[in-house]
Amino acid sequence: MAKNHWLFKSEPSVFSFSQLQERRAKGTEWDGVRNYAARNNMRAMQVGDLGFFYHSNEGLEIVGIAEVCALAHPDSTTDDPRWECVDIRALKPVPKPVSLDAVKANPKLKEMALVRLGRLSVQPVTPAEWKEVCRMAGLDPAP
DNA sequence: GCCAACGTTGGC
DNA sequence: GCCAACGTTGGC
Repeated sequence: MAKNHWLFKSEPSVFSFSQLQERRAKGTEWDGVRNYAARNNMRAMQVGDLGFFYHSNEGLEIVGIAEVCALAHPDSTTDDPRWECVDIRALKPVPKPVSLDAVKANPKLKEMALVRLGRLSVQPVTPAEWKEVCRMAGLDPAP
């Protein structure tokens, strides 16, 4: 049962939402995260949890919704047992991408990790933030 | 390309 | 266990 919401950040020149969509059937290991806070967030994820997919560096906008399809497991890109990752797959693109500027301009979202903890690559999203960003993205009701 | 923010490392 | 140095991220 999906309970929590998240935000996954990726540079589109490295890995974009369209690439996530292309691999939808297989799912994609969200590997390479080397930050404890981000890892702890992934450990807390459940299969079926949903998250925003945000393009950093270029685009600077939330472009889609992703779904967790495997619980945290060892990161195959390292032998270091500290690092784990989940698998995600694309659920759907959003009708209207939500830019960082739009998030910053919305008083309801001023506490969002995307604004306050700019460098964290895997972030929790509160139910209220989820609902509000979905509304801005043209997804109403929120998935 | 620059720089601020911030997490990590390592000397003590 | 503190803290300075260093590296990385990511917005601009």
